[in-house]
Amino acid sequence: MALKLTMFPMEQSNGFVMRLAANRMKSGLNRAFQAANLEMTAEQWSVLAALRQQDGLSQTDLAATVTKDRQTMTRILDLLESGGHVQRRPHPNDRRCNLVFITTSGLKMQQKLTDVAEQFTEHAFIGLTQEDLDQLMRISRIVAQNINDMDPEALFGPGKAKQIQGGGR
Amino acid sequence: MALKLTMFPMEQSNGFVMRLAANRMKSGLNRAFQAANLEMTAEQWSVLAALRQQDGLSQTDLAATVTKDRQTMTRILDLLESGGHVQRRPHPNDRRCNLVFITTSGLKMQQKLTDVAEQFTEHAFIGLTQEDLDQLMRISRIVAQNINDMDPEALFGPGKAKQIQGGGR
DNA sequence: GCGTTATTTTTGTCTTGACATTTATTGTCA
DNA sequence: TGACAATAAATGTCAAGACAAAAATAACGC
Repeated sequence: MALKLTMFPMEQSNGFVMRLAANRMKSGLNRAFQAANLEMTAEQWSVLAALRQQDGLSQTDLAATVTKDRQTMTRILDLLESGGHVQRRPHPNDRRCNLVFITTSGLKMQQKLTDVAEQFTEHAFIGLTQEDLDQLMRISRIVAQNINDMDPEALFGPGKAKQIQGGGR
Repeated sequence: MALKLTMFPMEQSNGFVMRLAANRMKSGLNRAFQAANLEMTAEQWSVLAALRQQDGLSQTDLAATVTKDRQTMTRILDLLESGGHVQRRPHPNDRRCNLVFITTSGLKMQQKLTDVAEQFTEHAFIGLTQEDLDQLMRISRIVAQNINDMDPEALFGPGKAKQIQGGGR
């Protein structure tokens, strides 16, 4: 029943290995973009990809689709906009909002990035079966969901050192 | 044979899901440390954990164990040292090197952090079987290795737009 | 309508990661 | 030995993620 959670040696712990793989995916992709002379980061690409799917989103909605916070989105959009890949337009009814639109140049860029990303991913997954990938997705989603559902204060907060169940009395 | 690499919708792509899980592991752990009143980040913890395993490493060796670059290690050590958790001492034979030692306070902190991290990880993996975890480790390691072995310039470099095989002629 | 609360975006700070450059020291080899 | 390359650490810059706090606008309750 209980999982064997290897914390040491640290380099073999679950979190460490997950971080390493995800980190390499990101930096490897960035290097691939660079090598292809596409001056864009993986994060910026994800925003362009989101806009390709649905254009004219608010910054908040955009942030939600790519699971970044709104402050980060503001800055990524600053870069994309100054590069001419994206355009912010005021919301017709709500002057607090911007609607974000991808430009022609942004669309072209998005296509090139996606081509490189596809090639990169193929190479990243050499030696894996389709089932491996399915498992990886399933497991990753469960982990992400579990952590999302957590209440750190309740679990690790002051005075809650050990007791997980039976908080009262 | 060929893997089905879902690139769209972007939120369901492999890289996106891996990033989300790893990201939540990191930020969730940071929040857990905060909630437990331990003013330390997951990265700093990994360095303390590495030192718990082997004390007196050079900064370069330490960086290699936790797979960070040396510049990042310099800065993490600055923080750990100013917090009194770690101490840099000159290498006896090589004046370029520092050897890094964990202090008593660092050891205590490390233990507390590890306790919280264990509890956190338990919760993060609710609903997973031991085999799921093993698969996750195996698959993540393959991905990390694949990307490490990649040569971005050769694969995506200028003029290599499409051809993966048969570059020569 | 008016005051309070919420929401949207922006800006600031800090930590981390990637990359380039600098400085000090060591190693190599002619 | 003495020039030149290699290595260790530190420093600087930028992107990004997390967090706090500001300003503008909208929504709500009375």
